[in-house]
Parts: sequence; structure tokens; C-alpha cells
Amino acid sequence: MKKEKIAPICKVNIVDEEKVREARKNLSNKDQILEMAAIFKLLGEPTRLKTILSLIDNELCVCDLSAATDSSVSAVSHQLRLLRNARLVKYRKDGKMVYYSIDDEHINNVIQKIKEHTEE
Amino acid sequence: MKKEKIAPICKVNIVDEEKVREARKNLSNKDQILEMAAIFKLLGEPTRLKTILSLIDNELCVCDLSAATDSSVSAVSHQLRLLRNARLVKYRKDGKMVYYSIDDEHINNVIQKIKEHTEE
DNA sequence: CAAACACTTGCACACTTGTTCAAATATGCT
DNA sequence: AGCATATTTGAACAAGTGTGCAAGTGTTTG
Repeated sequence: MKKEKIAPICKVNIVDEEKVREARKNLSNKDQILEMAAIFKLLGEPTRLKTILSLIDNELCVCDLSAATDSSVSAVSHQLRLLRNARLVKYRKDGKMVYYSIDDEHINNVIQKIKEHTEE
Repeated sequence: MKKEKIAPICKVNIVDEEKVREARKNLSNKDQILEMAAIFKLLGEPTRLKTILSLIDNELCVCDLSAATDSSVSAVSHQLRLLRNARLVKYRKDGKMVYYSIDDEHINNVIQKIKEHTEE
């Protein structure tokens, strides 16, 4: 008994297997995709994005970051922790002050990865 | 009566006014920052990022997008609406099928804006 | 040492968001 | 028309998230 011919029908299945296979190739490295998404997510929140943009020219202490971004010190500090964990920013302590700056090395790494992912 | 000299004290105020002013310059265009954040936020969710990455090579119907990204048709459709609204993707109808593809023109615009913002 | 200060952190809470389910819409087929 | 398929949409709900508040840490200053 032969199979029915495959019509462009979906029904829980696939219309164009070839294209789906090709699309999946861009999704093969799951960890990398999750990492990319995590980075984008961090940049997708105004307070955090403003924080990053504020640090482009100079390092700033938390206090000045708070002033620059019009956010409370607490809010900024909370967000800085997330940025720190993702290594988007680094910090240096000087007495009771903490100066944050962009972690260029790691960010360049990330950008490089994203480029590799999308440019091939 | 003279003002006290400005010591490196924060207390709701600013430590280094010059650096804060400079930082604020990068934040002057508020609308643009919000738009950037919105784009990043959209890319910061795995289902949506996978959707975008799936569309890099070919247009795909919702059904195949669902297969490629391992998400339900409904979930993908919901996310596609957001991507559509932000004009990250466009679509064309063909009978009962809807084929989505990347809205290159608009995306290139966005990338250009972001570059202008961060490279100067 | 005590007080002031810069910053961090845990908790609480309002708000947002992604998914599922079911129903609705739209098109194609017989 | 009636049924099947492809997609969209709305409601509901759980899970996630950003912020303020208050307490905590570590450092400087008097």
C-alpha cells in the first residue's frame, strides 16, 4: 500500500521540510541562542540600556549612574548586578566608591559570536 | 557667603558633574532609546529570537515556523504579532497560508540607528 | 569609637509577559 | 453549503521582573 502524496498540508506536520531543515540549522547551537537572547534581554530594559549607554565614554560610580539615568540608586544597583553577572560591565572599587565600566573584552566577544551566527 | 567646596560626596547628588553631563549626552534622544530597548527586548526572548533566526534564509509559513522553533502554532502566532508590530518581520498571504519573512529594509534602518548612536 | 556615606541585598508587591486552551476568522475543497 | 485546514485572537493563569523600602556591609572621617 503506497503512501498518499504529500500535499502542502500542515496538520501538526510540516509543509516544506527542506526549508524547515535549513531554518533549524540556524538554531542548532541552543546554548548560544539562549546566551544571545539573555544579552538582548538585558539590553531590552530602558534602565539597563541607559546604564550601558552612560558608560560608553567614561566609568561612573553608582551615584553618578543614578543621576545620569534618572533612576534611584537602589534600582541602578539592582540592574548593575544583572549586567555584572552577564559580564557586560565590570567594576573597580576605590574606597567606598564603586566605579563601573563596560567590559569591552567580553562584549566584543559576544558581538563576534553574534556576527558569526548571523553572517554565514 | 561662598558655597562649600564640592567634595567627592554623593548624597543624592553628583560626584563628577562633567562625566555625568557627558553620559547624559548619550541618553538625550529618549524616544530612540526606548525604541532601541523595545527591539532588544523582542530579540531577548528565545521563541522570538529563534523565529527571527529561522527566517534568515527563507520565508516560512506559521506552521513551519512552529516546527522549526519547537513551539506551538499559537505561541508562534502570538509572538509573530509582536514582531510584526515592530516591523521586524513582514508577511505575505497565499491562500490560507501566511508566509513570514524578515523585514530587511526596516531592520537595516534600525541597525543603522543603533550604530549612529553608539559609534560616535 | 561613632557617625556619615556609598553601595548592596532581601523582601514585598505591583506589573508584565509567554503560554495554553478554546473560539473565531479565512480560505480551499468537494 | 459543509467540512477541513491555516492562522489569528481573546481570556486566563502561572511565572518572571523592576522598583521601593529597610536593613546590612564596608569604608572614611571626625
